[in-house]
Amino acid sequence: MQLFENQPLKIYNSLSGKKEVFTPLSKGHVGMYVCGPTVYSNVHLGNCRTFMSFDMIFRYLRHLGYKVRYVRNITDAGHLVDDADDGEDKIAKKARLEKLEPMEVVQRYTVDFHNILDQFNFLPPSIEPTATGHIIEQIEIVKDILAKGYAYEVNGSVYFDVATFNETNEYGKLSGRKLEDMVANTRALAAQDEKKNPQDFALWKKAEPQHIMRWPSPWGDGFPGWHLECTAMSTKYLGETFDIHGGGMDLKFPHHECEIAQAEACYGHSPVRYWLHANMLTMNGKKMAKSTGNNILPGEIFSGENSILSKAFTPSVVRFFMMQAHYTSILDLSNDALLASEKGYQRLMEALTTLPKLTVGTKTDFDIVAWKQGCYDAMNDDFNTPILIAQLFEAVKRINLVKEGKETITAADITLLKESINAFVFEVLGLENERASGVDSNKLGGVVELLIQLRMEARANKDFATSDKIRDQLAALGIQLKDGKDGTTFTVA
RNA sequence: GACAAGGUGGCUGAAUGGUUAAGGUGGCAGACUGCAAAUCUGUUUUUUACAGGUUCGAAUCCUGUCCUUGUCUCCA
Repeated sequence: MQLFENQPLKIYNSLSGKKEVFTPLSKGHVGMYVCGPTVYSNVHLGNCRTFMSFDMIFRYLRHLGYKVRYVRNITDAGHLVDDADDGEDKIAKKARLEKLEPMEVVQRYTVDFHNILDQFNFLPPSIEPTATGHIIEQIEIVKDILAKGYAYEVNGSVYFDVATFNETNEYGKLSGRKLEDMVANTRALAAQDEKKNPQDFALWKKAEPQHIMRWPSPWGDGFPGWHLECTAMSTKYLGETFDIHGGGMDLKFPHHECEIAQAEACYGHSPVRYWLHANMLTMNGKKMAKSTGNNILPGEIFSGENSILSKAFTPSVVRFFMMQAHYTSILDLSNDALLASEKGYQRLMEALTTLPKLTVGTKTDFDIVAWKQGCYDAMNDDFNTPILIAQLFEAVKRINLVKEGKETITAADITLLKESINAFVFEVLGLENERASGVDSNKLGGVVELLIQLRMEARANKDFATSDKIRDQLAALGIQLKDGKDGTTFTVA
């Protein structure tokens, strides 16, 4: 019996605007697709938040016992810069600026992307397909849509005919838009002459002679439109209908709307059963943008080399910070917020270290089974990680009360509590105990222990000048001594 | 301008009709300490942007105003 059989999960579906009971298409299996990054620059911190939300969701589904096929693509071609640029590929443009081959750019930033996600302790997706690796599949879809009358070819490019599609289907149902409104509000762009209507979007674009990334097709040399790859790859690996499609809120329109249109045109039915959208990350109350300088890279947070934060923060602290907000809420990053999260994270980890060392009692003053279910209830309610963390701190408080001798806990309950906390902290939230990789075994540890010994002797002799000198000089080196009832410990900053 | 999501304490952030509005952090007090720091415990602050309305009862529903973020053109 798997956990999911008695832990009913509810998910907020962006398509219906309601929380719905999650029932996968095929029992015990979940297909999940998440729109991955366009690898033309360093991965954006806001980007990381979205992927982290789905990493957590992936983790929890697995924890519940589902076999999950998680597909997250790499967009390495296909995004147009804008129409005025005659459809120059975003990747190709960057390549020209840096005098690099397009695939060299792709390689560089794919490596950066994986490197950052690895530091954040992401689980790798089951499949990480690339757009350029699925050109044939994309061409097949274009042919199919053309054959079904929902697209038209103009001068080597193929466009999706939104107006025709809207006669039989509902274009805009995901983002709450109506085609008539869009028609009324669309600005007329010069280069859109080819299209029948401004709302039509490209399925295939003709490549101009100078365009580097190009592939042969029935309509001449060109490259795929940017909504197409997700339809091609999700269908190929998850089927014409699959359970979960995720992405950032900003992709709702037009990207996900177009995905729905493409799939409905092609297969005659809606492709996705549960649409999930993660919300944005702001910084100091404003949107993050390179142009305004209100921007920070993940690596700059880890190294502390930035002009926005007062110190460096570890990936786990940033992860904990993000997990303290619900994935559908806008989250604001600031120095104060990170400092607060760091403190809380450390307190949680401290309690985890304390737990196995607790004195065993004959009874437990707290209902661990009910507490554990409280953790599941939080997660089952649309992955409510802030409530889960609040619940974890309830356990922290109990652990500390036992430590202080104010409450007791049995050996069996220590084991149960430890297993439960570890499952939620490490397996589901994906945090890492950075303190665990201590310095005890290395030479520095031995040296500090010696100094602690000398300081203890000095204090016993009431030679506080010497004891304070040891304490303060070590502090200046970033080694903090902590005097407790049972002796002195230390941490290295 | 249109559409979407929001506006909760010093900061961060849960709770969508029902007893004292969760948790983290900060402040304050106590314990510990030679003194600090660290740690632990207790405690404190908001009446939920603003103005109306519905209801026995609203942060939660409705109307209007102001503001923020997103989308409408590449973007998580």
